[in-house]
Amino acid sequence: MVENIKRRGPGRPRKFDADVVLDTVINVFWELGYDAADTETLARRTGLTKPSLYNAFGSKEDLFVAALHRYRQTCSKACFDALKQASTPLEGLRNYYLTLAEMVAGDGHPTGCLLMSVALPVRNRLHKVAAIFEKMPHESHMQLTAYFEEQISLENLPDDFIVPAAIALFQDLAAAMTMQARAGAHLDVLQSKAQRNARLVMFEGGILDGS
Amino acid sequence: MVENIKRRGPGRPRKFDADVVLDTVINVFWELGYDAADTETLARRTGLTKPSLYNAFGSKEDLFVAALHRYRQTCSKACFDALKQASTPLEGLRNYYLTLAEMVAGDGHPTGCLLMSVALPVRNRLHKVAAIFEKMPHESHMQLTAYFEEQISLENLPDDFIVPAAIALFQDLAAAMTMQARAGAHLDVLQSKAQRNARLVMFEGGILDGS
DNA sequence: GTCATATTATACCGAAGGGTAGTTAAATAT
DNA sequence: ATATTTAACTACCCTTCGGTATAATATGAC
Repeated sequence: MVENIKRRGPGRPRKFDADVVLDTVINVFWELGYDAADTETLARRTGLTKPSLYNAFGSKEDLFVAALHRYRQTCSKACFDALKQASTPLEGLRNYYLTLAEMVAGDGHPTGCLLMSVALPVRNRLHKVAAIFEKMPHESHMQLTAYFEEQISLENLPDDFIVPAAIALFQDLAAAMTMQARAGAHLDVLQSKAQRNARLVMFEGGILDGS
Repeated sequence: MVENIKRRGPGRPRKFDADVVLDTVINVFWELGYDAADTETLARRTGLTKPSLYNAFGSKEDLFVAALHRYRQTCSKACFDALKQASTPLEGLRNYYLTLAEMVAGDGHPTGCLLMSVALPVRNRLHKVAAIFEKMPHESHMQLTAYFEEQISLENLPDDFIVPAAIALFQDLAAAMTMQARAGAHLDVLQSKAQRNARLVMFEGGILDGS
Protein backbone atom coordinates (compact mmCIF):
# COMPACT_ATOMS: atom_id res chain seq x y z
CA MET A 1 0.00 0.00 0.00
CA VAL A 2 1.31 3.41 -0.92
CA GLU A 3 1.71 6.01 1.79
CA ASN A 4 -0.41 8.94 0.73
CA ILE A 5 -0.06 10.82 3.97
CA LYS A 6 2.09 13.88 3.49
CA ARG A 7 4.77 13.31 6.10
CA ARG A 8 6.72 16.26 7.31
CA GLY A 9 9.65 14.59 9.06
CA PRO A 10 13.33 14.80 8.35
CA GLY A 11 14.74 13.89 5.00
CA ARG A 12 14.61 15.29 1.53
CA PRO A 13 11.00 15.84 0.43
CA ARG A 14 9.49 14.22 -2.64
CA LYS A 15 9.26 16.23 -5.79
CA PHE A 16 6.16 14.34 -6.91
CA ASP A 17 2.65 13.45 -5.80
CA ALA A 18 2.13 9.69 -5.66
CA ASP A 19 -1.44 9.92 -6.96
CA VAL A 20 -0.45 12.06 -9.92
CA VAL A 21 2.29 9.56 -10.72
CA LEU A 22 -0.18 6.69 -10.41
CA ASP A 23 -2.53 8.36 -12.87
CA THR A 24 0.27 8.35 -15.41
CA VAL A 25 1.24 4.81 -14.50
CA ILE A 26 -2.37 3.73 -15.03
CA ASN A 27 -2.26 5.15 -18.53
CA VAL A 28 0.98 3.41 -19.41
CA PHE A 29 -0.18 -0.01 -18.23
CA TRP A 30 -3.60 0.59 -19.76
CA GLU A 31 -2.10 1.39 -23.14
CA LEU A 32 0.72 -1.14 -23.32
CA GLY A 33 -0.30 -3.98 -21.05
CA TYR A 34 1.67 -5.23 -18.07
CA ASP A 35 4.66 -6.79 -19.80
CA ALA A 36 5.14 -4.25 -22.56
CA ALA A 37 5.06 -1.46 -19.99
CA ASP A 38 8.73 -1.66 -19.06
CA THR A 39 10.11 0.15 -16.07
CA GLU A 40 12.13 2.51 -18.21
CA THR A 41 9.02 3.68 -20.05
CA LEU A 42 7.18 4.03 -16.77
CA ALA A 43 9.99 6.18 -15.42
CA ARG A 44 10.16 8.35 -18.53
CA ARG A 45 6.41 8.91 -18.75
CA THR A 46 6.10 9.75 -15.07
CA GLY A 47 9.13 12.03 -15.20
CA LEU A 48 10.76 10.09 -12.39
CA THR A 49 13.87 7.97 -12.35
CA LYS A 50 13.72 4.23 -11.87
CA PRO A 51 15.15 4.33 -8.34
CA SER A 52 12.52 6.91 -7.37
CA LEU A 53 9.76 4.66 -8.65
CA TYR A 54 11.19 1.65 -6.85
CA ASN A 55 11.74 3.59 -3.65
CA ALA A 56 8.16 4.81 -3.68
CA PHE A 57 6.35 1.67 -4.81
CA GLY A 58 8.62 -1.32 -4.25
CA SER A 59 8.50 -3.34 -7.47
CA LYS A 60 6.84 -3.36 -10.85
CA GLU A 61 4.15 -5.66 -9.53
CA ASP A 62 3.55 -3.45 -6.50
CA LEU A 63 3.38 -0.41 -8.74
CA PHE A 64 0.82 -2.16 -10.90
CA VAL A 65 -1.25 -3.12 -7.88
CA ALA A 66 -1.14 0.45 -6.60
CA ALA A 67 -2.30 1.64 -10.01
CA LEU A 68 -5.13 -0.89 -9.99
CA HIS A 69 -6.33 0.34 -6.62
CA ARG A 70 -6.32 3.91 -7.79
CA TYR A 71 -8.08 2.92 -11.00
CA ARG A 72 -10.87 1.41 -8.97
CA GLN A 73 -11.07 4.46 -6.73
CA THR A 74 -11.43 6.79 -9.69
CA CYS A 75 -12.65 5.15 -12.90
CA SER A 76 -14.75 2.33 -11.50
CA LYS A 77 -16.23 4.59 -8.88
CA ALA A 78 -17.25 7.16 -11.50
CA CYS A 79 -19.41 4.58 -13.26
CA PHE A 80 -21.06 3.48 -10.07
CA ASP A 81 -21.74 7.08 -9.07
CA ALA A 82 -23.47 7.64 -12.39
CA LEU A 83 -25.77 4.76 -11.54
CA LYS A 84 -26.70 6.09 -8.12
CA GLN A 85 -27.23 9.69 -9.12
CA ALA A 86 -30.15 8.95 -11.44
CA SER A 87 -33.71 9.13 -10.18
CA THR A 88 -34.94 5.86 -11.69
CA PRO A 89 -33.30 2.46 -12.17
CA LEU A 90 -33.67 2.52 -15.94
CA GLU A 91 -32.08 5.93 -16.11
CA GLY A 92 -29.43 4.87 -13.62
CA LEU A 93 -28.49 1.82 -15.63
CA ARG A 94 -28.34 3.87 -18.79
CA ASN A 95 -26.13 6.44 -17.08
CA TYR A 96 -23.86 3.71 -15.80
CA TYR A 97 -23.39 2.20 -19.24
CA LEU A 98 -22.96 5.60 -20.87
CA THR A 99 -20.27 6.49 -18.36
CA LEU A 100 -18.67 3.11 -18.90
CA ALA A 101 -18.75 3.65 -22.66
CA GLU A 102 -16.85 6.89 -22.24
CA MET A 103 -14.42 5.18 -19.88
CA VAL A 104 -13.56 2.36 -22.25
CA ALA A 105 -13.84 4.06 -25.61
CA GLY A 106 -13.66 7.81 -24.97
CA ASP A 107 -10.92 10.19 -25.97
CA GLY A 108 -8.00 11.10 -23.77
CA HIS A 109 -7.14 7.65 -22.49
CA PRO A 110 -6.45 4.14 -23.78
CA THR A 111 -9.31 1.85 -24.77
CA GLY A 112 -10.84 -0.95 -22.78
CA CYS A 113 -10.77 -1.52 -19.06
CA LEU A 114 -7.54 -1.73 -17.09
CA LEU A 115 -8.96 -4.49 -14.92
CA MET A 116 -10.49 -6.63 -17.65
CA SER A 117 -7.97 -6.10 -20.43
CA VAL A 118 -4.69 -5.73 -18.57
CA ALA A 119 -4.97 -7.06 -15.03
CA LEU A 120 -7.03 -10.16 -15.73
CA PRO A 121 -4.57 -11.55 -18.30
CA VAL A 122 -1.75 -11.57 -15.73
CA ARG A 123 -3.86 -12.79 -12.85
CA ASN A 124 -2.44 -16.31 -13.07
CA ARG A 125 1.13 -15.05 -12.68
CA LEU A 126 0.87 -12.18 -10.19
CA HIS A 127 -0.48 -13.25 -6.84
CA LYS A 128 -1.14 -9.73 -5.62
CA VAL A 129 -3.25 -9.12 -8.69
CA ALA A 130 -5.11 -12.36 -8.12
CA ALA A 131 -5.88 -11.19 -4.60
CA ILE A 132 -7.65 -8.13 -6.00
CA PHE A 133 -9.82 -10.33 -8.17
CA GLU A 134 -10.71 -12.42 -5.13
CA LYS A 135 -12.45 -9.60 -3.33
CA MET A 136 -13.71 -7.53 -6.24
CA PRO A 137 -16.71 -9.55 -7.43
CA HIS A 138 -18.08 -9.81 -3.93
CA GLU A 139 -17.74 -6.10 -3.25
CA SER A 140 -19.32 -5.22 -6.55
CA HIS A 141 -22.18 -7.61 -5.94
CA MET A 142 -22.84 -6.14 -2.50
CA GLN A 143 -22.96 -2.61 -3.84
CA LEU A 144 -25.36 -3.54 -6.60
CA THR A 145 -27.59 -5.51 -4.28
CA ALA A 146 -27.78 -2.52 -1.97
CA TYR A 147 -28.65 -0.27 -4.90
CA PHE A 148 -31.44 -2.44 -6.26
CA GLU A 149 -32.91 -3.10 -2.83
CA GLU A 150 -32.95 0.59 -2.12
CA GLN A 151 -34.77 1.18 -5.39
CA ILE A 152 -37.32 -1.45 -4.36
CA SER A 153 -37.83 0.22 -1.01
CA LEU A 154 -38.28 3.54 -2.82
CA GLU A 155 -40.90 1.79 -4.96
CA ASN A 156 -38.95 2.53 -8.11
CA LEU A 157 -38.89 -1.23 -8.61
CA PRO A 158 -41.55 -3.82 -7.77
CA ASP A 159 -41.15 -6.09 -4.77
CA ASP A 160 -40.69 -9.11 -6.98
CA PHE A 161 -37.83 -7.62 -8.96
CA ILE A 162 -35.30 -10.42 -9.40
CA VAL A 163 -32.21 -8.72 -8.06
CA PRO A 164 -29.66 -11.53 -8.55
CA ALA A 165 -30.67 -12.10 -12.16
CA ALA A 166 -30.49 -8.40 -12.91
CA ILE A 167 -27.07 -8.08 -11.31
CA ALA A 168 -25.68 -11.04 -13.20
CA LEU A 169 -26.78 -9.67 -16.55
CA PHE A 170 -25.72 -6.17 -15.55
CA GLN A 171 -22.16 -7.35 -14.99
CA ASP A 172 -22.08 -9.54 -18.07
CA LEU A 173 -23.11 -6.70 -20.33
CA ALA A 174 -20.62 -4.35 -18.73
CA ALA A 175 -17.83 -6.86 -19.30
CA ALA A 176 -18.85 -7.24 -22.91
CA MET A 177 -18.69 -3.48 -23.44
CA THR A 178 -15.17 -3.26 -22.07
CA MET A 179 -13.94 -6.06 -24.31
CA GLN A 180 -15.54 -4.64 -27.42
CA ALA A 181 -13.92 -1.31 -26.75
CA ARG A 182 -10.54 -3.00 -26.47
CA ALA A 183 -11.27 -4.83 -29.70
CA GLY A 184 -11.77 -1.48 -31.41
CA ALA A 185 -15.48 -0.66 -31.12
CA HIS A 186 -16.21 3.04 -31.49
CA LEU A 187 -17.77 5.19 -28.82
CA ASP A 188 -21.08 5.71 -30.60
CA VAL A 189 -21.61 1.97 -30.96
CA LEU A 190 -21.10 1.49 -27.25
CA GLN A 191 -23.34 4.43 -26.44
CA SER A 192 -26.20 2.83 -28.30
CA LYS A 193 -25.52 -0.41 -26.48
CA ALA A 194 -25.89 1.49 -23.23
CA GLN A 195 -29.54 2.07 -24.02
CA ARG A 196 -30.13 -1.51 -25.00
CA ASN A 197 -28.27 -2.91 -21.99
CA ALA A 198 -30.25 -0.85 -19.50
CA ARG A 199 -33.49 -2.13 -21.00
CA LEU A 200 -32.27 -5.73 -20.95
CA VAL A 201 -31.24 -5.60 -17.31
CA MET A 202 -34.68 -4.34 -16.38
CA PHE A 203 -36.25 -7.12 -18.42
CA GLU A 204 -34.10 -9.73 -16.77
CA GLY A 205 -35.16 -8.40 -13.39
CA GLY A 206 -38.78 -8.98 -14.35
CA ILE A 207 -39.85 -5.64 -15.87
CA LEU A 208 -41.47 -6.70 -19.11
CA ASP A 209 -42.23 -3.31 -20.63
CA GLY A 210 -39.66 -0.56 -21.18
CA SER A 211 -40.39 1.41 -18.01
CA MET B 1 1.05 -19.53 -43.08
CA VAL B 2 2.21 -22.97 -42.11
CA GLU B 3 2.66 -25.57 -44.79
CA ASN B 4 0.37 -28.42 -43.89
CA ILE B 5 0.86 -30.32 -47.11
CA LYS B 6 2.89 -33.43 -46.51
CA ARG B 7 5.66 -32.94 -48.98
CA ARG B 8 7.54 -35.93 -50.22
CA GLY B 9 10.59 -34.27 -51.73
CA PRO B 10 14.23 -34.54 -50.81
CA GLY B 11 15.53 -33.75 -47.37
CA ARG B 12 15.17 -35.19 -43.93
CA PRO B 13 11.49 -35.56 -42.98
CA ARG B 14 9.96 -33.94 -39.93
CA LYS B 15 9.59 -35.98 -36.81
CA PHE B 16 6.47 -34.07 -35.80
CA ASP B 17 3.06 -33.09 -37.11
CA ALA B 18 2.64 -29.33 -37.25
CA ASP B 19 -1.00 -29.48 -36.15
CA VAL B 20 -0.22 -31.65 -33.16
CA VAL B 21 2.52 -29.23 -32.19
CA LEU B 22 0.14 -26.32 -32.62
CA ASP B 23 -2.40 -27.94 -30.32
CA THR B 24 0.24 -28.01 -27.61
CA VAL B 25 1.33 -24.50 -28.44
CA ILE B 26 -2.29 -23.36 -28.12
CA ASN B 27 -2.43 -24.79 -24.63
CA VAL B 28 0.80 -23.12 -23.53
CA PHE B 29 -0.22 -19.68 -24.77
CA TRP B 30 -3.74 -20.23 -23.45
CA GLU B 31 -2.46 -21.08 -20.00
CA LEU B 32 0.38 -18.60 -19.62
CA GLY B 33 -0.43 -15.73 -21.93
CA TYR B 34 1.73 -14.49 -24.78
CA ASP B 35 4.65 -13.01 -22.85
CA ALA B 36 4.91 -15.57 -20.10
CA ALA B 37 4.94 -18.35 -22.68
CA ASP B 38 8.66 -18.20 -23.39
CA THR B 39 10.19 -20.02 -26.31
CA GLU B 40 12.02 -22.44 -24.05
CA THR B 41 8.78 -23.54 -22.41
CA LEU B 42 7.13 -23.83 -25.81
CA ALA B 43 9.99 -26.02 -27.00
CA ARG B 44 9.91 -28.22 -23.90
CA ARG B 45 6.15 -28.71 -23.92
CA THR B 46 6.03 -29.51 -27.62
CA GLY B 47 8.99 -31.86 -27.32
CA LEU B 48 10.85 -29.93 -30.00
CA THR B 49 13.99 -27.87 -29.80
CA LYS B 50 13.95 -24.13 -30.26
CA PRO B 51 15.59 -24.23 -33.70
CA SER B 52 13.00 -26.74 -34.87
CA LEU B 53 10.20 -24.47 -33.76
CA TYR B 54 11.80 -21.48 -35.43
CA ASN B 55 12.50 -23.42 -38.59
CA ALA B 56 8.90 -24.58 -38.81
CA PHE B 57 7.09 -21.40 -37.78
CA GLY B 58 9.45 -18.46 -38.15
CA SER B 59 9.17 -16.46 -34.95
CA LYS B 60 7.30 -16.41 -31.68
CA GLU B 61 4.75 -14.04 -33.14
CA ASP B 62 4.29 -16.23 -36.22
CA LEU B 63 3.92 -19.27 -34.02
CA PHE B 64 1.27 -17.50 -32.00
CA VAL B 65 -0.59 -16.46 -35.14
CA ALA B 66 -0.48 -20.04 -36.44
CA ALA B 67 -1.87 -21.22 -33.11
CA LEU B 68 -4.65 -18.64 -33.30
CA HIS B 69 -5.65 -19.82 -36.75
CA ARG B 70 -5.79 -23.41 -35.60
CA TYR B 71 -7.72 -22.41 -32.49
CA ARG B 72 -10.36 -20.83 -34.68
CA GLN B 73 -10.48 -23.86 -36.96
CA THR B 74 -11.06 -26.20 -34.03
CA CYS B 75 -12.45 -24.58 -30.90
CA SER B 76 -14.38 -21.69 -32.41
CA LYS B 77 -15.75 -23.91 -35.12
CA ALA B 78 -16.97 -26.48 -32.59
CA CYS B 79 -19.19 -23.88 -30.95
CA PHE B 80 -20.62 -22.73 -34.23
CA ASP B 81 -21.30 -26.31 -35.28
CA ALA B 82 -23.24 -26.84 -32.08
CA LEU B 83 -25.43 -23.92 -33.06
CA LYS B 84 -26.17 -25.21 -36.51
CA GLN B 85 -26.84 -28.81 -35.57
CA ALA B 86 -29.88 -28.03 -33.44
CA SER B 87 -33.35 -28.12 -34.91
CA THR B 88 -34.62 -24.83 -33.47
CA PRO B 89 -32.93 -21.47 -32.88
CA LEU B 90 -33.54 -21.52 -29.14
CA GLU B 91 -32.03 -24.97 -28.87
CA GLY B 92 -29.20 -23.97 -31.19
CA LEU B 93 -28.33 -20.94 -29.12
CA ARG B 94 -28.42 -23.00 -25.98
CA ASN B 95 -26.17 -25.61 -27.55
CA TYR B 96 -23.76 -22.93 -28.67
CA TYR B 97 -23.48 -21.43 -25.21
CA LEU B 98 -23.21 -24.84 -23.57
CA THR B 99 -20.39 -25.79 -25.91
CA LEU B 100 -18.77 -22.45 -25.26
CA ALA B 101 -19.08 -22.99 -21.52
CA GLU B 102 -17.24 -26.26 -21.84
CA MET B 103 -14.64 -24.61 -24.04
CA VAL B 104 -13.85 -21.81 -21.60
CA ALA B 105 -14.39 -23.52 -18.26
CA GLY B 106 -14.24 -27.25 -18.91
CA ASP B 107 -11.61 -29.70 -17.76
CA GLY B 108 -8.60 -30.67 -19.80
CA HIS B 109 -7.57 -27.24 -20.99
CA PRO B 110 -6.89 -23.73 -19.64
CA THR B 111 -9.77 -21.39 -18.81
CA GLY B 112 -11.11 -18.56 -20.89
CA CYS B 113 -10.80 -17.98 -24.59
CA LEU B 114 -7.46 -17.80 -26.35
CA LEU B 115 -8.69 -15.02 -28.60
CA MET B 116 -10.33 -12.86 -25.96
CA SER B 117 -8.01 -13.45 -23.02
CA VAL B 118 -4.64 -13.87 -24.68
CA ALA B 119 -4.66 -12.50 -28.22
CA LEU B 120 -6.72 -9.38 -27.62
CA PRO B 121 -4.41 -8.04 -24.89
CA VAL B 122 -1.43 -8.06 -27.28
CA ARG B 123 -3.32 -6.78 -30.30
CA ASN B 124 -1.85 -3.30 -29.92
CA ARG B 125 1.70 -4.63 -30.11
CA LEU B 126 1.54 -7.48 -32.63
CA HIS B 127 0.42 -6.34 -36.03
CA LYS B 128 -0.23 -9.83 -37.33
CA VAL B 129 -2.54 -10.44 -34.41
CA ALA B 130 -4.29 -7.16 -35.07
CA ALA B 131 -4.88 -8.29 -38.64
CA ILE B 132 -6.79 -11.32 -37.37
CA PHE B 133 -9.03 -9.09 -35.32
CA GLU B 134 -9.70 -6.97 -38.39
CA LYS B 135 -11.37 -9.75 -40.33
CA MET B 136 -12.83 -11.83 -37.51
CA PRO B 137 -15.89 -9.77 -36.50
CA HIS B 138 -17.02 -9.47 -40.10
CA GLU B 139 -16.69 -13.18 -40.78
CA SER B 140 -18.50 -14.07 -37.60
CA HIS B 141 -21.27 -11.61 -38.37
CA MET B 142 -21.74 -13.05 -41.85
CA GLN B 143 -22.00 -16.59 -40.53
CA LEU B 144 -24.56 -15.62 -37.91
CA THR B 145 -26.62 -13.61 -40.37
CA ALA B 146 -26.70 -16.58 -42.69
CA TYR B 147 -27.79 -18.82 -39.83
CA PHE B 148 -30.63 -16.60 -38.65
CA GLU B 149 -31.89 -15.89 -42.15
CA GLU B 150 -31.95 -19.58 -42.88
CA GLN B 151 -33.97 -20.14 -39.72
CA ILE B 152 -36.40 -17.46 -40.89
CA SER B 153 -36.75 -19.11 -44.28
CA LEU B 154 -37.38 -22.42 -42.50
CA GLU B 155 -40.09 -20.61 -40.52
CA ASN B 156 -38.34 -21.43 -37.27
CA LEU B 157 -38.23 -17.67 -36.74
CA PRO B 158 -40.79 -15.00 -37.73
CA ASP B 159 -40.17 -12.73 -40.69
CA ASP B 160 -39.77 -9.71 -38.45
CA PHE B 161 -37.07 -11.29 -36.30
CA ILE B 162 -34.51 -8.54 -35.71
CA VAL B 163 -31.38 -10.31 -36.86
CA PRO B 164 -28.80 -7.55 -36.22
CA ALA B 165 -30.00 -6.98 -32.67
CA ALA B 166 -29.97 -10.67 -31.92
CA ILE B 167 -26.47 -11.07 -33.32
CA ALA B 168 -25.11 -8.14 -31.33
CA LEU B 169 -26.44 -9.48 -28.07
CA PHE B 170 -25.40 -13.00 -28.99
CA GLN B 171 -21.79 -11.91 -29.35
CA ASP B 172 -21.85 -9.72 -26.26
CA LEU B 173 -23.07 -12.54 -24.07
CA ALA B 174 -20.54 -14.94 -25.53
CA ALA B 175 -17.74 -12.49 -24.80
CA ALA B 176 -18.97 -12.10 -21.24
CA MET B 177 -18.91 -15.84 -20.70
CA THR B 178 -15.32 -16.14 -21.85
CA MET B 179 -14.18 -13.37 -19.54
CA GLN B 180 -16.00 -14.76 -16.54
CA ALA B 181 -14.41 -18.12 -17.13
CA ARG B 182 -10.98 -16.52 -17.19
CA ALA B 183 -11.88 -14.69 -14.00
CA GLY B 184 -12.54 -18.01 -12.32
CA ALA B 185 -16.24 -18.76 -12.85
CA HIS B 186 -17.07 -22.45 -12.54
CA LEU B 187 -18.52 -24.56 -15.30
CA ASP B 188 -21.95 -25.00 -13.73
CA VAL B 189 -22.41 -21.26 -13.38
CA LEU B 190 -21.66 -20.78 -17.06
CA GLN B 191 -23.92 -23.66 -18.02
CA SER B 192 -26.85 -22.01 -16.32
CA LYS B 193 -25.98 -18.79 -18.08
CA ALA B 194 -26.19 -20.66 -21.36
CA GLN B 195 -29.88 -21.17 -20.81
CA ARG B 196 -30.46 -17.58 -19.86
CA ASN B 197 -28.40 -16.22 -22.74
CA ALA B 198 -30.27 -18.22 -25.34
CA ARG B 199 -33.56 -16.90 -24.04
CA LEU B 200 -32.27 -13.31 -24.00
CA VAL B 201 -31.03 -13.46 -27.57
CA MET B 202 -34.42 -14.65 -28.71
CA PHE B 203 -36.06 -11.85 -26.77
CA GLU B 204 -33.76 -9.28 -28.27
CA GLY B 205 -34.65 -10.56 -31.72
CA GLY B 206 -38.29 -9.93 -30.97
CA ILE B 207 -39.51 -13.25 -29.53
CA LEU B 208 -41.31 -12.17 -26.39
CA ASP B 209 -42.20 -15.55 -24.93
CA GLY B 210 -39.75 -18.32 -24.23
CA SER B 211 -40.33 -20.27 -27.45
C1' DG C 1 26.14 24.79 11.58
C1' DT C 2 25.78 19.74 12.10
C1' DC C 3 23.64 15.38 12.29
C1' DA C 4 20.17 12.26 10.84
C1' DT C 5 17.05 11.02 7.36
C1' DA C 6 14.92 10.62 3.07
C1' DT C 7 15.02 11.48 -2.04
C1' DT C 8 17.30 11.86 -6.44
C1' DA C 9 20.62 10.82 -10.17
C1' DT C 10 24.15 8.07 -12.56
C1' DA C 11 25.73 4.12 -13.70
C1' DC C 12 25.56 -0.46 -13.50
C1' DC C 13 24.50 -5.78 -12.63
C1' DG C 14 22.67 -10.36 -13.40
C1' DA C 15 19.19 -13.00 -15.36
C1' DA C 16 16.05 -14.13 -18.84
C1' DG C 17 14.52 -14.32 -23.28
C1' DG C 18 14.17 -14.19 -28.48
C1' DG C 19 16.72 -15.78 -31.92
C1' DT C 20 20.75 -18.15 -34.54
C1' DA C 21 25.41 -20.20 -36.21
C1' DG C 22 27.39 -24.41 -37.14
C1' DT C 23 27.28 -29.12 -37.15
C1' DT C 24 25.28 -33.72 -37.45
C1' DA C 25 21.60 -36.82 -39.12
C1' DA C 26 18.13 -38.62 -42.31
C1' DA C 27 15.71 -38.66 -46.28
C1' DT C 28 15.41 -38.18 -51.90
C1' DA C 29 17.56 -37.70 -56.65
C1' DT C 30 20.74 -39.36 -59.97
C1' DA D 1 27.45 -44.72 -53.93
C1' DT D 2 27.39 -39.87 -53.95
C1' DA D 3 25.38 -35.46 -53.92
C1' DT D 4 21.69 -32.65 -52.40
C1' DT D 5 18.23 -31.07 -49.57
C1' DT D 6 15.99 -30.46 -45.31
C1' DA D 7 15.56 -31.26 -40.28
C1' DA D 8 17.54 -31.69 -35.58
C1' DC D 9 20.74 -30.64 -31.78
C1' DT D 10 24.31 -28.21 -29.12
C1' DA D 11 25.91 -24.25 -27.85
C1' DC D 12 25.87 -19.69 -28.05
C1' DC D 13 24.96 -14.40 -28.93
C1' DC D 14 22.92 -10.16 -27.93
C1' DT D 15 19.46 -7.38 -26.36
C1' DT D 16 16.17 -6.14 -22.97
C1' DC D 17 14.59 -5.68 -18.60
C1' DG D 18 13.75 -5.75 -13.56
C1' DG D 19 16.22 -4.18 -10.03
C1' DT D 20 20.19 -1.81 -7.32
C1' DA D 21 24.90 0.09 -5.41
C1' DT D 22 26.80 4.36 -4.77
C1' DA D 23 27.16 8.98 -4.39
C1' DA D 24 25.12 13.49 -4.27
C1' DT D 25 21.40 16.57 -2.62
C1' DA D 26 17.77 18.51 0.05
C1' DT D 27 15.14 18.96 4.09
C1' DG D 28 13.94 18.87 9.57
C1' DA D 29 15.70 18.55 14.39
C1' DC D 30 18.82 20.35 17.65
